[in-house]
Amino acid sequence: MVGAVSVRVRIAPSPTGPLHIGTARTALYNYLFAKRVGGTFILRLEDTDEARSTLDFERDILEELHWLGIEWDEGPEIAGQPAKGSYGPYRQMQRIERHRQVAEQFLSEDKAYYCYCTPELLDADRKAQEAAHEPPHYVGRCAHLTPAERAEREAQGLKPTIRFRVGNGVVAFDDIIRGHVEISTTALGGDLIIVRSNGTPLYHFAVCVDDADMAISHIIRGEDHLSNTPKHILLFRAMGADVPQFAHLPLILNPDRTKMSKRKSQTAVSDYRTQGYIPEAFDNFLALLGWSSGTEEEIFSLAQLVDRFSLERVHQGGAIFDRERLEWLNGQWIRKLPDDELIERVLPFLVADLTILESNGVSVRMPAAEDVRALLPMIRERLPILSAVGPLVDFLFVQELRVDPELLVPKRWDAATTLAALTAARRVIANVGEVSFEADELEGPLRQLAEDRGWKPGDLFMAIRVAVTGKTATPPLFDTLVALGYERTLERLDAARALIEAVPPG
RNA sequence: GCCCCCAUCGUCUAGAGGCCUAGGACGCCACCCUUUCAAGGUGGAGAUCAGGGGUUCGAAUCCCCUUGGGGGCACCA
Repeated sequence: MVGAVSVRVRIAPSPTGPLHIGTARTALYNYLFAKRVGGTFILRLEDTDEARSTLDFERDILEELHWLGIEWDEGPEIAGQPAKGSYGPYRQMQRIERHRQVAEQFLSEDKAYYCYCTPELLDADRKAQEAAHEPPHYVGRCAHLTPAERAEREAQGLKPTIRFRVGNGVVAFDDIIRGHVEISTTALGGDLIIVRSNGTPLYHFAVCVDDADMAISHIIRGEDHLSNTPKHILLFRAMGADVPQFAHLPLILNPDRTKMSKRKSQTAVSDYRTQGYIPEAFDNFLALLGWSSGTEEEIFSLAQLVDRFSLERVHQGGAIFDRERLEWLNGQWIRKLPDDELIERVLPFLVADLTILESNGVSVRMPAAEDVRALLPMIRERLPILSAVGPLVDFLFVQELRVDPELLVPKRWDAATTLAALTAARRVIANVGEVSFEADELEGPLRQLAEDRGWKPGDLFMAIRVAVTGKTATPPLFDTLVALGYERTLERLDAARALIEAVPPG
């Protein structure tokens, strides 16, 4: 690859909200790129927005990145764990002195100047420009103040911002994904504020200082920053720093093709986790949103992605977040999980489901890992998401099953037939006995019963199914009966018969 | 308004001038398997490659224009 220059990339989330899908995808691509070429992946926390940053959001971001398997080589101290890496600090709040220092230097080199324009004045400028159909820009009122003029404004008590001179000309760069891009400085909105009147740095400035200090070699980020890139390049140049390579990723879109937003889509990674999506599938899905291997394979583990990823194969067009596809991938990955893994991951979802039933007054037995292990063959193919486990098998853990009498009678049958069938089935099952109570032992006699009586096996089985589960869609019946156990199967059959008898035949 | 980016089935995409009467996957439909639900298998519908001009013997692929979509233009990040 490059050889002399080591690859250093970063993800710089700001803890003003939970980890966003878009940030996760950007993090993943940075991670994959770094790991692919043996580079360094850095986490930097942009926590300068004190009003909106919270520790909870920070924790969410860190936890979800970890959940996705995206581990950083360098990053800040966290919960007692020391910082990693020698380019720190990795929290922007702790870098403010450095930002101020660079701003001072810009001032001394006349690359920046103090601006005393008030927000009200700037607002009026913008309004006037809008009325004149001009693009909004800073008019340069304070660009060349004399010392006397400055002193006068200081005397009025005006607190200045610091503005960076963008100059005239065209800024060009070669984006790894977009190719050659040229933007005129006139499109930048005039000299930009890099330090607020309260002394804190602004985003565009802080990022560039930090990226330069951390020797970031490649900036891989969302396309929404493409238009801002010239500002950053100018800032890098002004610092005398190497300008990194840029790679602008296509946006992840809402179904209406606008930039994915909380308003129109579910954007928090943690929400997907709590709904039972698994990280293997999520990484796979995220990777495929904007990148493809060029082969017809599409199931990739994180390690396989590291192996195949390249920025050159990232697309240019935005991609709609397609939940159906994510769900399909999730099912694929759930089917691939080793038994112990699946048990460990699915158990909490089952417990959560039963806890809800319990809080609604249903008496339940809480399952243990071994309970789930026995159910694995019957649920594995039926879980698009982990949270689907409850509806699938919760009836096994409730003490008193409530059955809807309407469901009890198969479509082609009447109540009398159903009652007769359940009575006969009970007898057949009782005859099989507790010792031989296994799927293979049950199927033959019950099929025989259907044949003897001229019933379709499906109808008989459906009547039994509803009687013992309360549902019309369940895992295979005989496995279900075995999971339920001899005693409870008979009890539920009896309860169902009683229920039919209590309801007027119709 | 100005600047920038983008444009192949509903969706994610393959495609880097002839292999394309455009391939795969999700979703959808049908059939098979089948006790229900899944999973799996087979098949099908679905894109005149946004439109129009070029370049070329030949264009989804290169160029231009148009249209459409998106993003950016803050003392937000």
